[in-house]
Amino acid sequence: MQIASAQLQFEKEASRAGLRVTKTRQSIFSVLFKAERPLQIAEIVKKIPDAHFVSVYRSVDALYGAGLLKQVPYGFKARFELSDKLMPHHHHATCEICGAVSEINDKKIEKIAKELGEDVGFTSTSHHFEVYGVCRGCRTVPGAVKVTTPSQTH
Amino acid sequence: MQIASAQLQFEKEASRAGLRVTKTRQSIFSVLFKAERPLQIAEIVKKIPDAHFVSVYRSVDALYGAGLLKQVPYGFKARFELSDKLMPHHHHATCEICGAVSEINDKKIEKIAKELGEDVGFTSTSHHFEVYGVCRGCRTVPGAVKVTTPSQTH
DNA sequence: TGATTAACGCAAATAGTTTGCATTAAGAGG
DNA sequence: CCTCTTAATGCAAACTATTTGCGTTAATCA
Repeated sequence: MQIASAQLQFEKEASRAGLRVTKTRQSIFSVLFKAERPLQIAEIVKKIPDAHFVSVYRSVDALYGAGLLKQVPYGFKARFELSDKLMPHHHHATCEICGAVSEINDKKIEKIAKELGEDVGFTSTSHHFEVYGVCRGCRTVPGAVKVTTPSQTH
Repeated sequence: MQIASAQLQFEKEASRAGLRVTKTRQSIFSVLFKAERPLQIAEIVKKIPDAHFVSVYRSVDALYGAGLLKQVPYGFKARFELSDKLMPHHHHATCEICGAVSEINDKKIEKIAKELGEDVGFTSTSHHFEVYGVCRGCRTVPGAVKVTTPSQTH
C-alpha cells in the first residue's frame, strides 16, 4: 500500500473513532509506516523529537485503543506496529545476530491457530507467531556472535 | 514430570552452570513449576515473601542467563517459565475473557516455523506461537465482557 | 570444619510510565 | 473564514519498576 492511501485510511479511521488528527499522531503513523519492524515506544519517541514524550505515550495509547495500532510481543518486549486495518496481517522472522526482520505471510499459520485453539476448546480470535533464527548474511559471516538476550536487541 | 525429578534436574543444571542452589532459587523453581502459566517477575516476587525482591530479580536473571528459564512474550508482557530443559516445549492458548491458559503442543508448528524461516533465508533456531480466543466456559456465559488489553490480564 | 566468595538484604540511584493542570490548536457550527 | 468548545499537548511532579553499591550471610569445596 502506498503511504498516501494508507495515511488517508489512517486519518479516516482515527476520526471515525472520535480522535483528532494531530501532528503528533500523523508522525506516529508515518514513523510506524516507514519502520521495517515493530517499534518500542522509546523508539517512536526518539523519532518524533518535536513532540513531548508524554504526548507520544498518550497518543499511542489512544491509537491502540482505537484499534489503529497493534502490540506485537516481539523480541520479548511489547512493540507497536500499524494494525491489520492499515497493513496486511503478517508475522516476523528475526535474526538473533543482527536484528534484521523479514516479514512472513502464510495461510497455514492462520489455519493451524484456529485448529489448535479448537483442540483445547477455544474459539480463536487472534494469534501471534514469530520465528527467531540466523539470517543468510549472518550465517556466512565468520566472527558473528549471537546476541544473548533477545530483549537487548536494538 | 514429577516435581522431585524436575527439581533434581534443576539443581543439577544450576550447579553445572556454576550457580549455587540457594533457597531463593529453589523457591523460584518451585513457584514456576506449580504455576499453570508463565509468570511476570512481580508475580514471582509476590509468591516468595521470604526473599528480598532484589534477590529474586538477580536470581531470575542468573537462571535465565544459564538457560534454566525462558522468557515468554505472553499477554504482551515478558513472563518467565521453566525452560524446555525442565518442561516439554509447548505453546499457550489464552482466554481473553477470564485469562485461562491451556497448553498446546503440536509438531506442525515446529515444522512450519522451520519452513517459513527458510523461505526468507533464515536458519530457524526457535519460535514463538500463541493463540488468543475465548474458552469454552466463557463462550457460554452470557454477560461476559472481553478484556480490552491482554496485558492487564492478571 | 574453616576458608572462599557467590548470593543476599538493604538503601539509594536510575529508568520508565502515568497523572494533574494550565495552554494550545483541531474541527464543528455559524 | 471566524469563533467556540474541548481534545490534545507540554511541562512538572508523582509513581512504579528495575538496577547498582556495599556490607553481611551462607553455599560449596578442600
